[in-house]
Amino acid sequence: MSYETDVFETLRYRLMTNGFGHGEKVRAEHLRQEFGCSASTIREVLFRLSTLGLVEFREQRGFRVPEKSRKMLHDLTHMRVLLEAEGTAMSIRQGGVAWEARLTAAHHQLSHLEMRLQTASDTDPFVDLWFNAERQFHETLISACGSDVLRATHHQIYCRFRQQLMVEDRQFDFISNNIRHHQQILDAAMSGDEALTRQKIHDHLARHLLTGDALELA
Amino acid sequence: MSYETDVFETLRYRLMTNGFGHGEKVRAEHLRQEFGCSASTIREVLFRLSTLGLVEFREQRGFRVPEKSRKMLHDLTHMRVLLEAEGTAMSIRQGGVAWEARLTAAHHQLSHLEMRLQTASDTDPFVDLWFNAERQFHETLISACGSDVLRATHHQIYCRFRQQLMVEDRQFDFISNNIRHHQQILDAAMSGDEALTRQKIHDHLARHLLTGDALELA
DNA sequence: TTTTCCTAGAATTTCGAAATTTTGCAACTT
DNA sequence: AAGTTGCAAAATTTCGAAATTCTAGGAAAA
Repeated sequence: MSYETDVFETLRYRLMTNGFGHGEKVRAEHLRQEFGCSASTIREVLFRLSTLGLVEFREQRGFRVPEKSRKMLHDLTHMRVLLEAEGTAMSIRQGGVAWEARLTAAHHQLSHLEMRLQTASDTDPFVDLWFNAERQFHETLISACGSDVLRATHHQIYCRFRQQLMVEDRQFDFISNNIRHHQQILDAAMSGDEALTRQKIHDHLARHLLTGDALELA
Repeated sequence: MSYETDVFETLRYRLMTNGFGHGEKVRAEHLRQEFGCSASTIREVLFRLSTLGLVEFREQRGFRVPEKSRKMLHDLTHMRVLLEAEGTAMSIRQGGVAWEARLTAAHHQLSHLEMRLQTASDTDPFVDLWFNAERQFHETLISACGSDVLRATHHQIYCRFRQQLMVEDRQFDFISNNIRHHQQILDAAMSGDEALTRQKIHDHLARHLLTGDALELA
């Protein structure tokens, strides 16, 4: 693994998990010092991240973290629903027992964490664990879809979705709803009911969607 | 527009339109000479293209054009159908008269070219024109969907789809079917029938999809 | 007071070359 | 003949600095 790949992964993770504020400028010069490498290396990495939409590039004005916007979160959510619903339906058709086992395992892990979160007084130590378990569950849903293109596209969208949420969603006041949602998705998937599974995936993410007037104005 | 952006666009276009062979190595050093710039500039551009999937990057082994594969074309086509069907349905709901006008115009232009292609003895002068008109038509379909994320994602997938086709699809022996398909998509869209439009978009692209055993083995 | 202009400092873009790694090819061994 | 080893050429990766462009803030003008 080259140093550049290292920097890329480090920055990608940081951009997805609160390491920068929305709209903040990402100064190549500062990062160069922090990582102790040359300007070109940082620049390459930032360009790659901009192709993924995790930072925005403007000619002669460097890179900055995208602003948070209700509309952007809506669009990303809509795309997640589209990709996850389709990918999961394909997994149901083609995944077989191996996929069902993986999905059950991923749900068990997530469910365990969510239970503990409900009773924990300090949620901080769980934040990273929960984010990873949630991602793992949703990736497992589509893991047997058979299309690398779909999986890679979903991954891109998911990163930007996470980035849009960042801070505010860390209070976990939504957790009891989430537990129910995840359970319903699992049940629907295991029963082999494609239409129901699609519906449950939509319901789970619906709180990030705009409706009616709010969407018109966005 | 910076020089780098120039190089990026030039190479992206070349990768989509036959400028390199499948699996061919893309030598940064050669491109550096051709474009008369430094190695870093080329490297940055190739990294950005790799994030889009138009070239593959392997540690210490440079960049190469992805191999052509029936399975990859299938996956990309499947994604196109998913995105275009959804985007067009959204356009039907939200696009209004302005969208219908744009779509009619795009279809007219494409249709005109396709007619001439049918009777032309030498199709070469039309190749670029037709590719652009076809892209324009499909982009117009989703142009009123209201989601930048969907449009950008579709654009990425479309570029890779084009790249997979490259050479062989330039004989235009499929053109009379295509004329019918495009007309049917237009008619369905203008009639406001979402389900029918989705179906026609699927049918149009179906010749690139694998079925049954071929898919299992891929 | 508000606006415009200017300048010093900071950030960016691009470059060319040094350091490292791979690759092609010939000589050598089995 | 087939496979291995070693060397030279070519390609890649990383660097540090020069050239260019932006930005903030004070001075001058309206």
